[in-house]
Amino acid sequence: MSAPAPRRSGRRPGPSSTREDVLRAARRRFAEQGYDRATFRNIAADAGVDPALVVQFFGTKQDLFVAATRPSVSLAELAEESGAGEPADPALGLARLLVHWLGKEEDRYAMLARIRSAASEPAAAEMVREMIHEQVAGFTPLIAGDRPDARAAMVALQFLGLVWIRWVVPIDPIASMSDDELAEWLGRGLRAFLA
Amino acid sequence: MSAPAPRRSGRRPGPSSTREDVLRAARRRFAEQGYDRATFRNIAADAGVDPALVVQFFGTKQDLFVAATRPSVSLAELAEESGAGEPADPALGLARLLVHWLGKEEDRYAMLARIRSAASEPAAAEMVREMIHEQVAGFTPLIAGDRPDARAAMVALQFLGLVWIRWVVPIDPIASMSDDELAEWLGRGLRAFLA
DNA sequence: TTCCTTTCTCAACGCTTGTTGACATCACTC
DNA sequence: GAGTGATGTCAACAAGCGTTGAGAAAGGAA
Repeated sequence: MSAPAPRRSGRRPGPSSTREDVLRAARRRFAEQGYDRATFRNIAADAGVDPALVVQFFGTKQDLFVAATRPSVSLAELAEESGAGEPADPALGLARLLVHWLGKEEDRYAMLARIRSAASEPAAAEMVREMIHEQVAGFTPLIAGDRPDARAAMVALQFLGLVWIRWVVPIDPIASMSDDELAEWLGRGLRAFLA
Repeated sequence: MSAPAPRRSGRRPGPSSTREDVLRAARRRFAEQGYDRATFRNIAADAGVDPALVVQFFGTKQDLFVAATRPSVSLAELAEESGAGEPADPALGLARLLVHWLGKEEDRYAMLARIRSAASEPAAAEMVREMIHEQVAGFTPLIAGDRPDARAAMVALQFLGLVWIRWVVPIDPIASMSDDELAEWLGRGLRAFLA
């Protein structure tokens, strides 16, 4: 048989998709294991690359984390794209939007990575806080009424709880539910806080 | 000035509260930094003790985690103790119970430790799952109606979300709210899922 | 007092981590 | 085709980790 891929040093022939490969691997590791347990070494191994190359491309671990967990679209963009401006039932509309957002693998991994990592890495916690403020801010019209700040926080609470119970500590039947059914249940919870 | 506590080897004179000191320190570190960043070394330092002593007392890190994050009371016990059997508003009653539970520092730290650690340590995630099943099981009468399993999961969702938004990624105004006001808001969310 | 057990410190181990510096190979421009 | 920069590997580092083993000091029973 031929030599088992001697893996010489130096640049590989042909075009390279390494940057994207590394970002994908990093996003996945951060999402599944959190900041500390995702290491340069296992990320690089997933991408079929030397750890040092990851450092050269993206800098420190913090830098890599930021680059890998940047969401591809904002909630507002997704809302426009899917057309639903202000449906008859705003709670169900928002629920569907959130579920649809988390349905996209890349964005879900980015979210999961940030939320999981926020449990132990303060910088990630700050990113989650900012993200919640930004994303929720785009939906202030929905959250009118008394104490809009508290209502917004209760919406965020349900979003974080959803991510936990569907992916971090999967609990049935929510963990195995279809997106459509999940949106119904979430909408039922959100309805208490949307005017 | 006197010698700066030369810290000789061997047993210290007088009675010892070291076991409890170590458990308290461990619970706090696990709660504030999660499983990986709470180390034998910083826990031992907090307790004013050598890391090796912690190992000798409690065994492996997993063992220490289990010992330090054991809740002192169950929800059911707390419910009996606080007298509220089945109030007129079951959602508000459960909300008050949960908030009251998390109001006790020792139990809150135990919960926080488990939940934070569940983000990266699978064994802790399993503990959270079991705990939710056990504690929620005691309240099945409240969760009657159609799809009791999904309703129970939605209650768990709000509980996890609450812990996150009040202590892990503190978001105002919920993070700085009084227990009473918080219970009102949480009750409003739970009401959608209790018959 | 003597002896055993418990409590406690110290020094070290093997391992993994993030990060670095030297160097090899390829693509591309002039 | 020479030179330059992007891409890639390898070996090593200092630091921190969980854990171990040997031994020191105190408490308690005989």
